[in-house]
Amino acid sequence: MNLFSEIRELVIDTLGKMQASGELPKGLEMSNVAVEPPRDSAHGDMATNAAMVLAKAAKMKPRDIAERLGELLGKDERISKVEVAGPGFLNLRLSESLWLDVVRAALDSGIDFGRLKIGDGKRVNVEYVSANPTGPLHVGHTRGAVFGDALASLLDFVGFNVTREYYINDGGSQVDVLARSVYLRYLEAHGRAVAFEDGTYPGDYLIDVGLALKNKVGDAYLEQPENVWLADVREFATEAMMDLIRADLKSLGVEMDVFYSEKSLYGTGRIEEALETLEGKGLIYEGVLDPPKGKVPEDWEPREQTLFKSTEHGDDVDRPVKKSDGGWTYFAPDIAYHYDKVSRGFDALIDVFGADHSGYVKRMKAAVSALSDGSVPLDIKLTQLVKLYKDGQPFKMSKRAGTFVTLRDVVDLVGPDVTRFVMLTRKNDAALDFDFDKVLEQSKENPVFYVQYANARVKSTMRKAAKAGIDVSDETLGLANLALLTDSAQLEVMKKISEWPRLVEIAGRTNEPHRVAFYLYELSSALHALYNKGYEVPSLRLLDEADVTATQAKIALARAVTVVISAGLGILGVTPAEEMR
RNA sequence: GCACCUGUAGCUCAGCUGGAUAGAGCGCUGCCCUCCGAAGGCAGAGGCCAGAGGUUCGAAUCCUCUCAGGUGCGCCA
Repeated sequence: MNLFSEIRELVIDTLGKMQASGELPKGLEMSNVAVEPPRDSAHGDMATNAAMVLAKAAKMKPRDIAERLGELLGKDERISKVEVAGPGFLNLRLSESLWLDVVRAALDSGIDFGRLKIGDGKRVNVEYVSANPTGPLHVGHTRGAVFGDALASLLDFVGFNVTREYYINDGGSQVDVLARSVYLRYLEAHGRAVAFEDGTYPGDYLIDVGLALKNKVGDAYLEQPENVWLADVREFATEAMMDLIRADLKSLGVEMDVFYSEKSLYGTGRIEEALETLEGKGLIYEGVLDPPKGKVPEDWEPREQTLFKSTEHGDDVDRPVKKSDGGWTYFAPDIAYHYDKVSRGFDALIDVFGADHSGYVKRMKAAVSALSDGSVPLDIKLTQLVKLYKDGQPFKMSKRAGTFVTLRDVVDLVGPDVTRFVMLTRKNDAALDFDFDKVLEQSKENPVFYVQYANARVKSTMRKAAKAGIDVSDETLGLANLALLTDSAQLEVMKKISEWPRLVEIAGRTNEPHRVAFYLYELSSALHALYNKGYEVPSLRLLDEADVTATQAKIALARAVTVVISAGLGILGVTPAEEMR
């Protein structure tokens, strides 16, 4: 149940009645009418801007509308107090039983509390990671993986039918480079001395692959020209890299539904088909692009290429789909891939890219817009850089030396839960500092710890209560007499819990899972405050063996908090802690 | 040169897709353990929301311009 939308419905209904009785003109636009928590809780539990939004169109004074609206709202049993404030705000105080209902609802629905249906079962494809299959995933990929995965879970939670997808870039020249690199390791495995020149991958992770290749083909590829072994080694190496990447993802708890191969688009007419579709819309032509303004590359010279008229769909310049030698650019299979996603019947597409791909956002959106005639929205979320720190010092890494920090390094060091939570404590489009020491710190400065601590505190108390012979099973707590909870700190916790469905809705609409992480921190804070108040006010302590009824009511509230924490952490892909060590 | 992202307390960051006196953590000042996990909590000080215009009942939020930082910019994916 979402209290806010419930009350908003009441407001809209009431406004409708005022229209029916002639107190308000008909045909007013209601979509801007909002019911929100006021910033200052002294203003009440909820506030609506209805009077101010409607005043102009109704040609009435906002305060007059507010007065009358308030009068009618006050008749509803859910509203205990109404107050017109400021320019025409209507502040509402809710009956306390409503908060109790929310707690009960949380206890009843458990981890599904807050689950919504706004997605209406629509099919959404979330594509993320999609790293080149040329090596292990590094930290940058980690953020994309965590973000994409949490976003997918969030969308599932709000009622979409979600497909998690990885696009394997196995069609370009970088997999040839990979194959040659593996071939060198293969030679090495045969005891040959090799040199890794520029244009090959020197990383240690290929040593095993070279060995495995030796075990598979023996000396069959020794002293052989490239055309004999390249295709086979490429396939062998790509498969090995995808195994590596799948294992990396698994260590983070990420599991894809679909791995889609770029290579599978070649030689099957798929690319041609996609481009013909664009051509049929008159969006493909032969032409010469203008040189970039300002800094012109030294070797720039005009060339005729096959171009996609992406400017028709919001791009800044038209984009090449064929190189001057007639081969496809990377963009062509990308178009075909997105065409395929559209053809598979998805209602909406989401791509998660690293920030270094920001230049492709417009052209990709243009392509999808053109291919689907604007019927399938594509949202592209960019994840910014992760800067690593250790002991407060930047952590250097060098891809050239093959010493970059991998996803596995991070997960091995701090664990998947911490990695995931920390990566989600920042907006996706803001850069993130990741300090190996701070994220493991056990203090409130560390949000992961703080939230886990709140959960563990409650769980610990529940264990203690059970030991004392008090029934704290979910069945019993569901029947607890919540009306006993009247302290302000307890009410604060209830209000925070009641915000959860609304928060989920906002996060889901904006595709911003980080909001969940911040909310969980606030919820935990309310719980900690209540817990600590027990030091000064003994009656607020969760556990009182002399008063079982009160204990069950207090623990029911605390339990509701852990339910929401579990639901939230579930979206983020983090395991709630039962105890701290 | 152009495009995208960012600019909020001394520091690190939230800020509900336009609402009332702009929030949190760290740091600083003072409190709270005979008591459920103090690994916490309470209170206080600290702001020209980068700057200038505009839109309207109302702007950190939307629009325009300027400044600063990051990223990217035809035969690499």
